[in-house]
This record gives sequence, structure tokens and C-alpha cells, in this order.
Amino acid sequence: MAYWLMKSEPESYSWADLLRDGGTEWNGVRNNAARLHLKAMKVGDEAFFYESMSTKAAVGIMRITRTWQPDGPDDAWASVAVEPVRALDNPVTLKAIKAEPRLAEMELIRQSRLSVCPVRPEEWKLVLEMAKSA
DNA sequence: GCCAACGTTGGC
DNA sequence: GCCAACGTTGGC
Repeated sequence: MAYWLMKSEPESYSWADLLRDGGTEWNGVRNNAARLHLKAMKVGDEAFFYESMSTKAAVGIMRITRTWQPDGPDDAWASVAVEPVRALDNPVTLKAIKAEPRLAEMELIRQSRLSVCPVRPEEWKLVLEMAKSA
């Protein structure tokens, strides 16, 4: 099972929106690297829901419930289906992630504009711990 | 095929 | 509001 991080601007679609909906189609991604990640996702993979811009923190955990399907008239873009698993006990802010040396290699940090990126298992575990103690 | 110009994302 | 990072487009 793989871990991911998926960004959304809370002004357009927030964690609260996802909870309300009980799940959503993660579409509208228009970036080649992000698309590759979407296509690599499998059912049961887990992902952090990261709110960018005004919040700038990982706030919840989602599960992939369906592998990719075309997002648009052809296979050029992909979307996956997700559902909320649970909120993090505390949001893990970008600031906190940047302050943690063991998270310096996270794709979130290395390529800040990438809206869908992989998370290494040890990074996933560490972020969960940070959410507990924050 | 290179690179400058431009657009978008997202942190600060 | 600004700017850095990155992707895309188009002229040559």
C-alpha cells in the first residue's frame, strides 16, 4: 500500500466539504507529474488531505476508493475517487513539516507546486506522530 | 531543438 | 501583493 498527499485550496474544496460529501472525485488535476501519481494509485492507498494557501497544513486522511478514470473526453487526464478516513488530531502545518529535518526530503517540500505527490512510509508515520503531539 | 516569454501555483 | 518554481508555448 502506498501513501500520498493531495492538495486542495480550502476556498474551493476543503476537508469539511469532503466530510460533508462522504467522498469525492479528485479531478481537475492538470499537471503531468501529478497525473502519473494519480494513475499509480490503488484502492486502499491512503493520502493526506492538505489544505494549501490560507491553511497550509495537512488536516485529514483519505482513502482511495477507485483507481483512475479519464478526467475529460480522452485519457489525457485522470481522476480518482476518495473518501475521508478521519481528521488528524491536530493539523500538521507546512511550518512544522519544514522545521522537521527528517521531512526535508518530502516531495511536498522539494516540489512545492506539485498538487499530488507521494509520501514515504516513514514520513507518513512521522506526520501522524506530529499530529498527535502538536 | 533551444530558449525567451508567459501563465499558474502556492509560499511568504 | 510579490516572487520563486515550474510548466507550456511559440519564435527562430
